[in-house]
Amino acid sequence: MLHPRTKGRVALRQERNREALVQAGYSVMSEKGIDAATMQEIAERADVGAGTVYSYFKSKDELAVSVIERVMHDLAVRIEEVTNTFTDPAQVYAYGVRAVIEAATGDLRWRQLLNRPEVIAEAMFRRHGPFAIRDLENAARAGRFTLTDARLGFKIACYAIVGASLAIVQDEFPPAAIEAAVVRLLCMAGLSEQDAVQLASRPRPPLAPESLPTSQP
Amino acid sequence: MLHPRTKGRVALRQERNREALVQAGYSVMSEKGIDAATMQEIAERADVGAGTVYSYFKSKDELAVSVIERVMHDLAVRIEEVTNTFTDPAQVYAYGVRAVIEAATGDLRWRQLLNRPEVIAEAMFRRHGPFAIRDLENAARAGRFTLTDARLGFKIACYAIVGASLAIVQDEFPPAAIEAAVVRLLCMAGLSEQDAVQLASRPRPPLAPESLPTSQP
DNA sequence: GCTCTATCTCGAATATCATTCAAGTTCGAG
DNA sequence: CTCGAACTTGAATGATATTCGAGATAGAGC
Repeated sequence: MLHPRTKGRVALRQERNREALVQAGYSVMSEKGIDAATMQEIAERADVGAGTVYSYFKSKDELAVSVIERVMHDLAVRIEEVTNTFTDPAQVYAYGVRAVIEAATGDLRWRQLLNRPEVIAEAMFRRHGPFAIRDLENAARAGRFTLTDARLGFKIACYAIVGASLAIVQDEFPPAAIEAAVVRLLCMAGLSEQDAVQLASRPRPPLAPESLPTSQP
Repeated sequence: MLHPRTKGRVALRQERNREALVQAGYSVMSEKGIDAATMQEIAERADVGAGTVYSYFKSKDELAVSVIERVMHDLAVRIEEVTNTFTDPAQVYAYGVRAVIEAATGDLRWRQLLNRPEVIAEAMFRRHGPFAIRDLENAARAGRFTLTDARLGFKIACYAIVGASLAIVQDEFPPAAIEAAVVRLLCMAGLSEQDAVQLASRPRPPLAPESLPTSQP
């Protein structure tokens, strides 16, 4: 141990590889869709052998989950940055719901990922849950919302959000339906129609830009 | 045209084949799950060649959609049979929502199908939609519900129902959560918490038994 | 009743990947 | 510098959805 390195070359390379694989996975999957993405191409873009992927992820599905969790985590952090100055917990929740639907319907790269509703919804639940459930509970405590089981409420909301996003992306509803969907989700949390409409239409500060690197040009 | 048959032997065989394929698809898919079901086995159970399946369905996915639509249709009809004597449209909707979640979580065969949330939710929307949207609109007109876009509301509800069912099937929530989920969905339609709780806990007449034939014993 | 063709059915052959694994390579402790 | 453990590699494997040419069938016309 001449130079007391905290990490050896192996550990460093492994970190780089894992990161490169998640990036490459995002790149390919958001370009072609999760099913059409091949492990071969992902491995190539990450510049590792095809078999190496399997020392990092047990299966293609596990890689997809990691990719989507990364995207969700990034979004959750950006939402938290904006809303941590809000005082009304109901407004925090409303902002979050809307931000997710807008991200899912606005960004071409997200659309490809939507075709795994279960994966998306579960990743959303895991990554946004800690914040969203806290907000739901705070709002309930403050008498703004009436729901009693915030976890169940948010679980349902995650699937509902994916469903609404899919429907809008597939042009079954116009983008303007986003607001109506937010209203329904606020009602689900236990707000009156009137309060929900009012809350959903409030002006909102913008979200910071996506921080995940873009696929190559 | 000696015996004026409305349908020739070919047409009859085709009807039988299509039907047999949907039955066989249901049989295998509900036994092993949609992904693990092979076209080979489905073709065998339907007693047709493997390639023949493709003269009836463009792809495995299209077959899965037909299978699930069949199941949904059957359930929708049975729900309608019970609720067409109800007078409160909100109660009709509540009954339907609960019946679907109970079917999805109670029947082992349904569980295997849940792993295609998008397919399930879309089939639910198409088959139950005509009834459910009518009920939502009636209830809204009667001042029971406050939602303004029943189609959007039910689209969201379908995904929410699948999400809740999945969570219960996977033991993230106890079966008792069904009632709480129904309450949330009623709130989403625009009922107050109090009314929703009251409506969800009313005694319900039983559903007729499943009319799809069981897989072989 | 017989023939002929358009149509349907068959299942072996194909194509496509996810995943595995035997062989080679790299790291770093001693 | 040496050696083994751990990591990489990419060609081989296996599974299976889908295709396709050959063979069977129905039924219209004679």
